[in-house]
Amino acid sequence: MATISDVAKLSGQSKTTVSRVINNHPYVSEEKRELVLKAMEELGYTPNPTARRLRGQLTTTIGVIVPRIVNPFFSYLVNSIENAAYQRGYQVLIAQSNEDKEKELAFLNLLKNKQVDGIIMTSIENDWEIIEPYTKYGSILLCNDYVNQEVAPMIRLDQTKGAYLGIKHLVEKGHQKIAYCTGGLFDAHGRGRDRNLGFQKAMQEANVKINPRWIFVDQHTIEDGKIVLKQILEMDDRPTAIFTGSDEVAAGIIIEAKEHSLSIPQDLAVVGFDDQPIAEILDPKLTTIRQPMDQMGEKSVKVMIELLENPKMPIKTYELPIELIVRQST
Amino acid sequence: MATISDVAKLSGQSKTTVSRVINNHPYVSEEKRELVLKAMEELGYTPNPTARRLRGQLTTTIGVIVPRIVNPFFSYLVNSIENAAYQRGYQVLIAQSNEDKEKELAFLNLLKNKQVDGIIMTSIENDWEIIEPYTKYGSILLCNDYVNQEVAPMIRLDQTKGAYLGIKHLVEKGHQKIAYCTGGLFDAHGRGRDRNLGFQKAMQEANVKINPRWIFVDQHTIEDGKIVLKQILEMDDRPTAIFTGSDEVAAGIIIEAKEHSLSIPQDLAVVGFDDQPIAEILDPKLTTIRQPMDQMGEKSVKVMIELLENPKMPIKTYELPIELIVRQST
DNA sequence: TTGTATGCGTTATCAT
DNA sequence: ATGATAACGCATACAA
Repeated sequence: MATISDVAKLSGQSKTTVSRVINNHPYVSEEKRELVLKAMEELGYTPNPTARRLRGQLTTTIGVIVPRIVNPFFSYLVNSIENAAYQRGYQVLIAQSNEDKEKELAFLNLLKNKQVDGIIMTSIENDWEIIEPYTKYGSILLCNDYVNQEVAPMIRLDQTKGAYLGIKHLVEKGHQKIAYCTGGLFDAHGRGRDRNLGFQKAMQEANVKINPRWIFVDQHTIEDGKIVLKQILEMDDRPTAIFTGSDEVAAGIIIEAKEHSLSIPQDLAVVGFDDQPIAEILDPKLTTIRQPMDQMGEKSVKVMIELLENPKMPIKTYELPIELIVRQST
Repeated sequence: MATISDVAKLSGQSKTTVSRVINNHPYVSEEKRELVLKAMEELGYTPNPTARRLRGQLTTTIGVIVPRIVNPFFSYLVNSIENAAYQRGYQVLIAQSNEDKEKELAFLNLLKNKQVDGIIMTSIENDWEIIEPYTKYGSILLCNDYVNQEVAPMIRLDQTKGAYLGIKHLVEKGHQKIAYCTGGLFDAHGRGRDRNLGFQKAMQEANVKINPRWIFVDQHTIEDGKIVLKQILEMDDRPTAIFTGSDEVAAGIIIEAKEHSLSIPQDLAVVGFDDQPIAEILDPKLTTIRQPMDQMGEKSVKVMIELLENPKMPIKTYELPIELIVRQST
């Protein structure tokens, strides 16, 4: 690899002048600039990012933490982040937390070591108090997941509204016996809290009572969905509709329903969440809440880069639209 | 961030001694080692990878190039690579080529700049002659995709056998009119070549003629699959079975078939490729060729790290098992 | 066994 | 407008 010294030697200039040309500094004559440019061309010179990094420059690398890349929601999110970053000359370092607090912290350390300029967290496993100290080493942006104070820039969706729209849709379809799945616990704190609120609000407005037996917590996968349906089948008093926390859980429910010759939506109406590709693959096609992954990724990168260029930018929260997509499962 | 100098100062030793302790060098007295260790602990010291990198050390970062991360085949592959790498203390830098030659090269440049120790290519867009020069800057390993000489370590599957198994299965089910989809072109070179061979071999063995009208090239997505089915419907002489290059194309075919009230497998038997999660979600469930993504990722990382530790290791090709999974679509 | 000095490639500081 | 030099944090050749 050619270095700046090689360019300096070949062009007959000093390293400083070469550096000035590279970084578009003023005070370099057109004549010498040409000389340097020509030498760079000739040697196929590219600045060594490692050396720049050591000098405290930006790394033009953004880290992204996802819980699991095989979850389509996150792979689509990463996709849009990677594309947006590449367009702006940034690279993307990816890590899966596997929902593991320790792994999350291990990755945040990259910030400390200036391996990445900033990190986009798409899920947050540790309490914010644990994560906060890392913000002094670089920018942290929350995308999708969030905390309840404005401590970091956030790109988020109105999850409360998402759940509200889904439940309201079921009520309008005439359902009164509505089950509810969440990826979190059904409590006032922690994951899924906002969706729970939307659920409660819609139920209240419709004057229908929440049946605690029809609340399923900690549901994530297709397999989980299948089990949920089996549990419902064993009930004397069954719900006529179910709102799920993800398209995958909904998929499990629909697949298992078919095994038991249950008709959807006649016997059970199903609403998903995310609008992943499987929503259109399922038969019947899935009514779901669309989360605009593309917009989220794009926006996250945009805000992250603004933040890197101007670290004392005021912390803001950006909310993106969320919408109900009605298909055949309701 | 604490530096090696801070540790040296606090422990009252020289930077060299500290460095020796960090790197587990011999010739450092137990007494001083303790001292250094204590200071490191106290300062929460971690070596700065950037500085190490600049010194020409390994970066403990592996790059992975995938064509598209949203393709489940690749997201599962990346998943296993990331997990295997993390276990061994390596980070994973991800890039999508989007099947773009230029973007692929841009990413290979990371090798030149010692941003990554090695790159795992899961698809190869440029000709090998273009890529080859980069091997002198770091290790390149081919996983999934491959070239036809032993120019780099390869982790691959016997694609010929995969296609052969699928076609043979259809023949055994009594089919004679078999259509064939490929992601590449149906020629002797380039992508999909090996699968084409397996297809031809199986057809020949069964003494059934290949109908060129039933060959669909450059098929990748669910949307492509839908179009394929529409094209088949317009034919006077329709195939009774179809072998596809991916579960996604198969999914498109099955979904579209349903729209036209075609029964699967009665009216059309369908074989996929990959054994992605949708294979089990589709109704009917998809008969497909299983590619062991987990094993591929794991093995790739293992070989890559061996290679980094011993760069003059002989170049070898590792072939992993591929198998037919029979479900309901045939 | 330990320490001093040097260099990796870059950019910032300070002269000129 | 240009250049010499120091510094970023680390590991190593060499000296002691």
